[in-house]
Amino acid sequence: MSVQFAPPPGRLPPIRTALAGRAPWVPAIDDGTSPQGGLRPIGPAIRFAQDQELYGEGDAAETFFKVVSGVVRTCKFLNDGRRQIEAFHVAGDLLGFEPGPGYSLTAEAVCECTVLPYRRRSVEALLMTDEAVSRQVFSHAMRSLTRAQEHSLLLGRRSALEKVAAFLIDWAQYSPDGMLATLAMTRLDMADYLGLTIETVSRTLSQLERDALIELPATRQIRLKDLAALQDLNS
Amino acid sequence: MSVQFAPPPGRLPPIRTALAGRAPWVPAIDDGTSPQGGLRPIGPAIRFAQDQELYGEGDAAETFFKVVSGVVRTCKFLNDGRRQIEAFHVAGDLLGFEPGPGYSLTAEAVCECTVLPYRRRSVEALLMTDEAVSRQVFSHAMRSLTRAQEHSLLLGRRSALEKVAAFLIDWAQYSPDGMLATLAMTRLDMADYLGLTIETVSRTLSQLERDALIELPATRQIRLKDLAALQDLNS
DNA sequence: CGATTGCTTGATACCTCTCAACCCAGGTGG
DNA sequence: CCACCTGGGTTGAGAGGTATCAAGCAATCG
Repeated sequence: MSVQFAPPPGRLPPIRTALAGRAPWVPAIDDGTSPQGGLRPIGPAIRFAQDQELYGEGDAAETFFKVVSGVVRTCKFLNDGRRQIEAFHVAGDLLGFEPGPGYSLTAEAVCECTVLPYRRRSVEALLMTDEAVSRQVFSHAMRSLTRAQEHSLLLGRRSALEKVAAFLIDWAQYSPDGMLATLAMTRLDMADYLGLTIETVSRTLSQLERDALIELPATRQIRLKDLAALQDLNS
Repeated sequence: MSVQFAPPPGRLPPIRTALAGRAPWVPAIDDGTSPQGGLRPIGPAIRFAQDQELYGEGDAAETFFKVVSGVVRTCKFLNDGRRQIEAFHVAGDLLGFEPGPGYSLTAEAVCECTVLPYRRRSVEALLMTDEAVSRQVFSHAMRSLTRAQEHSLLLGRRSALEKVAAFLIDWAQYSPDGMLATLAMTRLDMADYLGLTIETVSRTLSQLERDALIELPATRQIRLKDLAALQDLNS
């Protein structure tokens, strides 16, 4: 099992063995309407504790995963420890499917989560024979690409205010009314996803609250009071 | 032919009808070792003038392209005209293959260039039957994704100096000795790719020249004098 | 030639980062 | 029970990097 590879190059606190009962994130519904076709997991669901590593950049990419519950982040590091989170993955998302022999990203559990493991080679065999598998994996890759491009626009051309607003709208989508963002991640995760620092994220949230665009009933619960104004910030 | 859709939302100068003889970019060799399998272009190569649009974001994505010569940029725009270039495409690259019904990016010619058009629907049919096509298209998608993730790291976590250094190293790869970056694009294109302004790009290049890391024999020709130092900037 | 385009450089403003202090909640142990 | 510690978050002061605004230069084009 690809747990406990090389430790991440700094920044992250040591993995807690006694896991604090953090607000478990209520995941998107994995409706099961798009099963893996002829593809079967190679084992039962694996549980990861908060901040535990699923795999590290450069490790042999023989396994990929489907998130069952919780949230997983995929990220890259620079030598000096700077981190860029590429994406957060929720229930139903695939991660770890790679073009080359090694993982191009590191994957870590944002909160306690469970994932199903798949063997990459069996997929590659099925790609040509099983239409359902082919379609799903391909569509996954294309949607990841589209999301990555949106993310580049955000990172390269949006201000801190716009970045945070976009982030909140994204996560509020998972709530019934689309107006409550329930966050599984810390401010540091938010910052490293948005290309900011935690202080700027915190200040920006405070400013949005002062301007009555949002409410902060709890640090991980953010209510969108003025969705229109927030959307305006998204151009 | 999908030329002359909606004009880009500002920023770009009007398309020149009488094309100035700009330094044509010497493309990567399209070695032909990975032909399109059973896939055939739907027509002869199409020529685009500098700054001409191949397709616009949102247009029906019925055609995709393979670059034969020249350089194409794919980019996204915000309402106010801010632009983020997602990628530059050189000979051999595919672009315009999309997961949804519409293009998610705008594509424009960086310099005079030629591309081969393919019909998307015929690929989708071949995806399940033709292994060569399937492999190539899928590999294209995965490599695009990997590149987009590298780009996110650059946009989110690198300084202007690091961004420019990375850019120069990238483009110098196409020269015989990997030490001469011959650019097909303007400083504005560089800036919009790197998430900077033209002034910052220009100042950064000047600084690199002052520090003797590069030489600027011409504005579009940049010689890397100290590759090691430049690579150090890439973490 | 004058006009335009692409590029460079300077002065200044401003946004975000850095460094620091502080708060709060939760857990731990005396 | 309370003191203490830790981790996550907020806020402030100041610095710094990049953007903005403006001027000027060189090459090209009409």
